Amino acid sequence: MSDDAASLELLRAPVGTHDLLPGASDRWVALLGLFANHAHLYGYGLIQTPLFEDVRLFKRGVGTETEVVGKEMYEFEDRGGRAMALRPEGTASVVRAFLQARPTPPFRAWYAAPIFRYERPQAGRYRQHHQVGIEVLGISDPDVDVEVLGLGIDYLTGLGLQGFTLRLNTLGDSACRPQYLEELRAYFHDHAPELCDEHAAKIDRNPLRILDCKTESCRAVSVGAPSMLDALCVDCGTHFERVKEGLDARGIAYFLDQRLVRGLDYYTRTAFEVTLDLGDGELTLLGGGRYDGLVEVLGGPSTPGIGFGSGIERVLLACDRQGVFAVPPRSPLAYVIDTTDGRAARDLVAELRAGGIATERAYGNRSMKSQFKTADRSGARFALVVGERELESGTVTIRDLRGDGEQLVVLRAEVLSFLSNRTITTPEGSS
RNA sequence: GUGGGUAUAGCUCAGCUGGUUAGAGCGCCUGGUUGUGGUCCAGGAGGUCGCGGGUUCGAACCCCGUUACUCACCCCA
Repeated sequence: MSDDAASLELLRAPVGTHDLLPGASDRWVALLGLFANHAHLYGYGLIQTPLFEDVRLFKRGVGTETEVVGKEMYEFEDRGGRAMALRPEGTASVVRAFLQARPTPPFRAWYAAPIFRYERPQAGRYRQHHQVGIEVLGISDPDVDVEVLGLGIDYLTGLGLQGFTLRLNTLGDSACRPQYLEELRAYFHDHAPELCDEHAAKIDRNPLRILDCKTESCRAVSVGAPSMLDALCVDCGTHFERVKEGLDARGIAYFLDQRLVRGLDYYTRTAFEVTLDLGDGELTLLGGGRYDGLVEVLGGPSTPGIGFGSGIERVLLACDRQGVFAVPPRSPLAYVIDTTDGRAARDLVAELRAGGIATERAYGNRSMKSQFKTADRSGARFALVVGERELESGTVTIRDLRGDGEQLVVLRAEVLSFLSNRTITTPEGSS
């Protein structure tokens, strides 16, 4: 394996990663803008945390037993010998930043960030994917659960998505969950022979997982398993009731799913997912929940928290399937064609851009015909022609590329004002 | 980590039971129109047939390996 030109091999983006190219990225910009608007409506400010963190943050916060941290984390040692990891989820970093800066709670933040998990890629699943999400720290009031859910639903609805399902569950807290887990273990031990091989081994370590298993055998056993709802302590019970009431009041439909178990250890009480049935499978668009113990686990004062993350790639995949959230390509208003020596184009383009007119041009003395071709392909509304005749008369020929080729000659000095007026009076869109 | 499918031009693909100069559509460039795009016509550029090895007189095609892409499982966004 040499690196010289003789054996020059094209390098590709790493497995499970993708480039986001100009054009396709317009949709991302629009999506981020939409999410930012919703976040602002609900009182959230943008937070950015490092792409990588001390690996202990995730091991401690998310849990070593979890698939995400135990098997899928990108870990590396930096040049100073420190154990680091690319973030495999968004919440731990936000909590760490909160503890480092110590703002007065409540603390509300939204983010848009790349997430890294070392797993086999497939449709809607990548080694680097991107999530938008929010976190609220310092409020235990169940009404905030409803607000968090509301923001998530508003966002998805705002994109134009329809027919998704909000799955809701409660996982109890430190007062009632341990006892429930014991009951569950006891129950599964009694039915161990009926479970699938994989889960028979998991009874002690993570009995909740079994509730989520899709195999026939586990499913059958799960039906008769004790329910978390029956085991909730009084506080968790009233909290959950108030959350449901709030959702009803907001007119947000939900589906109680007692088998809903989140993959990260820190969740307490409210847990939720928004899924979309694609016909040939189900796609999780958004997931999250309450994590009232996480701040303490990371060494901070007892502070409740709740949040969600939503995968951008998946959400856009869902939009594709539903033929929704199509973002028209952005094109310039003007395209300058110069068949003289290019100086006129150079100066005109600069003037128009300074005047706020999106403008492109051709380079390198190509024929007028070919410059018109590129002008057309750029999607520009107007072609501005500067040739010998225009130079001599101090004019610019303006051709409407979107109509039937209407053309007029304006004074060079009036081009900017002509186009400025058109920006206001002409309806947008060029597709 | 496990299993399936695929790999031929910039893109989407064809290429019969192995047969010699590897094709189409779209895109790109040039010309038809020495000042005009979006339509039409003509021409042109562009390919180590993923990579390595094997079988054969002969391999894009068959066999083995390998890499990548892709889909599914696990898990998740």
